[in-house]
Amino acid sequence: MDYTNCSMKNAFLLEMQERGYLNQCTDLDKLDNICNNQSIKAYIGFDCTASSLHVGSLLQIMVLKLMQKHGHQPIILLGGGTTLIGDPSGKDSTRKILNQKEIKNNIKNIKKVFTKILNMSKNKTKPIFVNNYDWLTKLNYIEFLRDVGKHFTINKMLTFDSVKLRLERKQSLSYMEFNYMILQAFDFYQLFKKNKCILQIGGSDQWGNIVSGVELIRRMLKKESYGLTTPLITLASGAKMGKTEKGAVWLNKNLFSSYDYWQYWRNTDDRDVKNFLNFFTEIKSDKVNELIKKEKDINKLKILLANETTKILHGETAAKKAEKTAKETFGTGGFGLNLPEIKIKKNDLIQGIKILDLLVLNKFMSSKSEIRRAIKSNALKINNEILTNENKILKQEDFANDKILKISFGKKKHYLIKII
RNA sequence: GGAGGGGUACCAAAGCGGUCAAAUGGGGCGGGCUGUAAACCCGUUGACUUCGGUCUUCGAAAGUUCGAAUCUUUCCCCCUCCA
Repeated sequence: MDYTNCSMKNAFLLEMQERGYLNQCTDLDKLDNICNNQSIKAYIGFDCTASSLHVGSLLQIMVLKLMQKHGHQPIILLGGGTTLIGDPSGKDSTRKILNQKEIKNNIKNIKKVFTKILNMSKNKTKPIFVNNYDWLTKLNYIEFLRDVGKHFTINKMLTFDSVKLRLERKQSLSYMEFNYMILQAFDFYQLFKKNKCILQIGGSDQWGNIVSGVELIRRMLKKESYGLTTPLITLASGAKMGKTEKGAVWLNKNLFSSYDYWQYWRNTDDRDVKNFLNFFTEIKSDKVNELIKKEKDINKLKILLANETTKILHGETAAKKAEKTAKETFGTGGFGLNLPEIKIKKNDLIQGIKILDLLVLNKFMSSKSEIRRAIKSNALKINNEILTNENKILKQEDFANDKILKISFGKKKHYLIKII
């Protein structure tokens, strides 16, 4: 649906629209009215299958942040209960089923990101964390079927994309997963009833699940609630954002450093810069337009993007540090101190240490063959000099006066080797 | 329950007794060009190696053979058709 020509009164929804966060809404006009007259509570559910969210979820989090800005209160549902089941939306196959302990641990770690990005100080807009484990696990099957299940028809459920696509592709869909949308609908019902949450937001693949919730609330409580989805972000290259299996861009610092995070944004495709500034920074939309128009050097905008996004997640200091490191590393060929480090003991150095061993041991690369290959293609550098000898033994004298060496693989991967 | 088809590396897909560590395409990584972008060109993409080789891998296990991804048996999983 196209909302670009809608005239909204409410500042929150207006900004949602300007930034391109709006995909579909169950009733935008009514929601607009409500938001204009009162602070609302809205919820977004997050999947807890991993110990961290990745950039794929960042848009949703930015939406929550925007809510806060406009005086609304976000509810964050960490789906301890639904993760036990697994959402079939957008998936070709049943995913690995986690046990409770793993999920609990994941929730703990995922929470950290929200406390960093969102405003935790204002009481009125402070995020509320809920876990559907608390209510879903208490359900009585027969009661649930009679009270909730009767409002769902299989006929309709079969028409939802999450189900339909699986069936069309002849991929099996377990009864367990089939129930997912009912549980999610019930979540909304629960939050509506207990927390006065009138709006559920989610990615466009959640539309079916969200609408089910709105309908369930209407049937069971005769009350109106709303659903809204954000668009699926597609990169200029056509790839999906953030989920590259190997190189997932995690939001938790221990899985993806602030420097790497900065670099991720710095390397944005030219064609995506404008969208990303709107999606992932707090720079006003008209300001973004102006910047895009006026700034001739797109790289400056990428740096701005990297700074802003890193600031939001890791804080201003980390952003500055990353920028400085990048400048030093790429600008002058020197080395920034924010680069990841490999530490070696002075004693080991006296005997000399094989570069091959050192790099594998420190996970700079995953195998010796890989390093050999890299050396053959001139990809490894020590202090900017191409390393040609794969049997190189690192010794004290290699360090000259400094206690530090820079080792580089390609143009973008740099580590410091430090003597301790 | 019956009949047939199939499971090959990150993914897709060829190979159907030796020349297979396994064609080809995509993806990844590196080099060149450049702007830490895109496009394009080139290389590389199981591990270890004293660079001679060695070891492990084609759903799992056992077998036939000098030799198996390829043939046989059993088992597991997926798909199609029938009931």
